[in-house]
Amino acid sequence: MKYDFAAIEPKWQERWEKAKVFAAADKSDKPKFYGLIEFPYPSGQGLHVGHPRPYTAMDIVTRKKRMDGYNVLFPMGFDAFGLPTENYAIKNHIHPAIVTKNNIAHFTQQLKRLGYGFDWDRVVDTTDPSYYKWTQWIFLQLYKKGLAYKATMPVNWCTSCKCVLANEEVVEGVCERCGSAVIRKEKSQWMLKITEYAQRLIDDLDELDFIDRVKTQQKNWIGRSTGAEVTFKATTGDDIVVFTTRPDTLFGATYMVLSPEHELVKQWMPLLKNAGEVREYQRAAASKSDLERTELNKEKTGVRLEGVKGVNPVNGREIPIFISDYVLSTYGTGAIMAVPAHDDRDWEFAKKFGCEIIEVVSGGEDVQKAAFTAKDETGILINSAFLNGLTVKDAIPAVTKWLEEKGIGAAKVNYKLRDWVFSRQRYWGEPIPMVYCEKCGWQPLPESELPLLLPEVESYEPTDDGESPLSKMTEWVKTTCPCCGGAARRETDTMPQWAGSSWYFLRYMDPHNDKALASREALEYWSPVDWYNGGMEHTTLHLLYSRFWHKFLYDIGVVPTKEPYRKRTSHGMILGEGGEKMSKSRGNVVNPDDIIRAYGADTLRMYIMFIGDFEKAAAWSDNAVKGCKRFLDRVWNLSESCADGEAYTPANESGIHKTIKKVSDDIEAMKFNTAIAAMMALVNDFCANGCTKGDMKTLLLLLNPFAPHMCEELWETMGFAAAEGGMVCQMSWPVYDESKTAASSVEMAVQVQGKLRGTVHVPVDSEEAAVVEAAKAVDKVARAIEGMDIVKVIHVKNKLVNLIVKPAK
RNA sequence: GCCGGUGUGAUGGAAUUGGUAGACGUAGUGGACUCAAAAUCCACCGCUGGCGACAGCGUACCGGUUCGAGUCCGGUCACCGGCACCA
Repeated sequence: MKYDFAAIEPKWQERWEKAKVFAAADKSDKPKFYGLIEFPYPSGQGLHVGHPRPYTAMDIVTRKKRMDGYNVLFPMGFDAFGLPTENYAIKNHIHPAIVTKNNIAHFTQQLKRLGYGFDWDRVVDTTDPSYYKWTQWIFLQLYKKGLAYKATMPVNWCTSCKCVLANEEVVEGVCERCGSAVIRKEKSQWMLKITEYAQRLIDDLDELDFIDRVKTQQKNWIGRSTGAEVTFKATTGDDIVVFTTRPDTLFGATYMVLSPEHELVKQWMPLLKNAGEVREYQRAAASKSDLERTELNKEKTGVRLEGVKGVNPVNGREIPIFISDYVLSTYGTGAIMAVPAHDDRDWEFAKKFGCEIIEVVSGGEDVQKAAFTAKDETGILINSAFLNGLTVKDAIPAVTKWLEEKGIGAAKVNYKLRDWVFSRQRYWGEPIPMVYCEKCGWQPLPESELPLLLPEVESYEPTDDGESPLSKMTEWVKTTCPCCGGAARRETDTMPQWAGSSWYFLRYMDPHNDKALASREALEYWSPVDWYNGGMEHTTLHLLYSRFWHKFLYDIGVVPTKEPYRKRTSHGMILGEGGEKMSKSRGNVVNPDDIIRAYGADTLRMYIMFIGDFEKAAAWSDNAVKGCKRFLDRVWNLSESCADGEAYTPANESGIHKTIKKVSDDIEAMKFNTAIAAMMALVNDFCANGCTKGDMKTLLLLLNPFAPHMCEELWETMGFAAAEGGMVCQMSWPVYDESKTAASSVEMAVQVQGKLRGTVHVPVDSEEAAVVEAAKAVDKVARAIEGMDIVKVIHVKNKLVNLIVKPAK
């Protein structure tokens, strides 16, 4: 019989679905395992070969877990709100809801063709009102706890998407989605106070089994720095609070810098002799794009405030105050004390504007030539009164204590993390359930009115005035105040795409619940996600956002765990043939449907796992796909030529035990490529030594998570299904006998003076003397030690023997 | 600039705690089968020298530790990723 994958694959997909073999049980005596992959955005292009990499990996893991006796939850869903769908809808005049429905149908069909063991009864769709009802509900809880607030501030504005962006969505000064310029726009926006959770988001990483680069990237992004806030006086009598990580250098502060947007600058404007110049600088700074502002090696600019001075609280010295855009209004207090002798940026600015440079930490080069910034124990404080003689390390707590006693400063921690800008001026998102009343201000919609449905509109084009398309829906916007019953209007911005994905993994636990986002029992049973695999690109977006939401839900008693995910791993990208990124314009996009048609889903699954190190990027190769198909063909042929008998072929036995061990360990470690290599090597042995049905039976169990369709078919045709009373995916994972993983004899390396001179075959665990005897009998060894005395022997059991010799006297 | 990572044949990549470098797969070469091709099967496949047995060299580069280094240590170079005027 031919390996007719085109007939076999749909047949088993249908049988699995009918028998619901992959359904997760709500209650079970088995231990639970929740494996999760990031749900896709159902784009119009359909599945891309990048998708199957993480999906197949987790499918293998969960299929093995089922065979290990776990009650497995392996769900799938669709993150369907978002700009591309909306843009497609605008272009083709189809409602986004219809586009979404069609795309989900297409994705579902493609995913089923790959044979994934998803529990299809638990599919979630973030655009379904019965789902986004709970997204809105969570927003209301955030609002009630003061973690959602509306603020007017300069925000990132994508000129092409005509929409605000979160900090996390701006990459190198441009929009991460479309690559267009991002400018600052003063807008009133809903914000989420993720900064309140900054410390816990860092601290709790310690307990998690996340790959290190995820942890460091999140820590990096949150950007914790410790220091002190110090209050300087201005000659006007106003307080100027600055943040510094180097309070030890306070005596070296020779000027101050405020951000151009600083409140005090506005206040002082009438006093300033150069107010015109100052206003001009503020205007110029405001109109700069993010790209211009962050440009490297940019020369420092700024304006001195004529008429106001600052006073250094440690020595009473009057020092000049500048405004400059190198001080950011959104970090710290928006004001700094400048210590040019010990900070590169301040040094550069001081040189340009002729400010005084006073050395207060000795141990570096001439501070007039370059700043000395070492923060370790090499520097000793000078010119600093009571701090003189201390190391930097000791001076920081000393001066902080002093500041606290004097009441002019205190220890302070700052984070680079900013609050999350949560409104989008677009149509295809969750409506924000808030109402504005002239009398009562912003009021939350009563929970009983959820979901607040997205209204049908004529046009969902974004507008240049920065208003959402929903704002044109006069009838929908007009409402009554939930508080006083008077006339009011609805919020017309929608939530960002990240909203729905911030809690979707909870919904899988109890997807049809209409009383709560999920029942307490389901949450208790399934939490946390045991293993979550996803892309590195989501580390500081989805992964951070969802940890934040989860911690909030934990705080209000909705979820039972502090953290949503116990373990996080990440896959590398699939590149086009030749190593370039796959893209339509390069014409190197591989469509999984084509591969399935030509070679079958099992071959695609094998190849995508064999392609290379799972964590690293890998280039597609059509030829290498064929290698995997050949392997499956050989297995198929073996099933027809193997001998009867349940017992292992003696020549294969130790190889089988070794392979069970290798494949079991490698799946757990996500080393799918070497697991497959081990099975290939075993099959090569079967071909060389011949094999029995018993040999094949174990191979099918091992191979099943990787190539499930073929294994089911052979399991049945070889009679195992009838004998064992079930499909191969319902069987137990094979066990190995450690004592049988070693063969009876081993090949050992023989070295002379550390140089390889030959090998010897000896019984396992041979004693040193026996090995040395055997080694001396090897021709090349004998020649190498001729006329020499063996002075030392290094013997590593079953591995090698190294003879150290010197000339005989 | 700061933080993290990587560097192995023509090629994707393997190599427990330092212990036979190149598993497994591609591509290539030779052969079998075939009228022929495809498919399949067998053999070879790091570099240099030699007809040969064999010898020497080899994991980015330089040095060190060790009986023994792809693996550990010090230095250099190259590439990739993250953060970046964050005080």
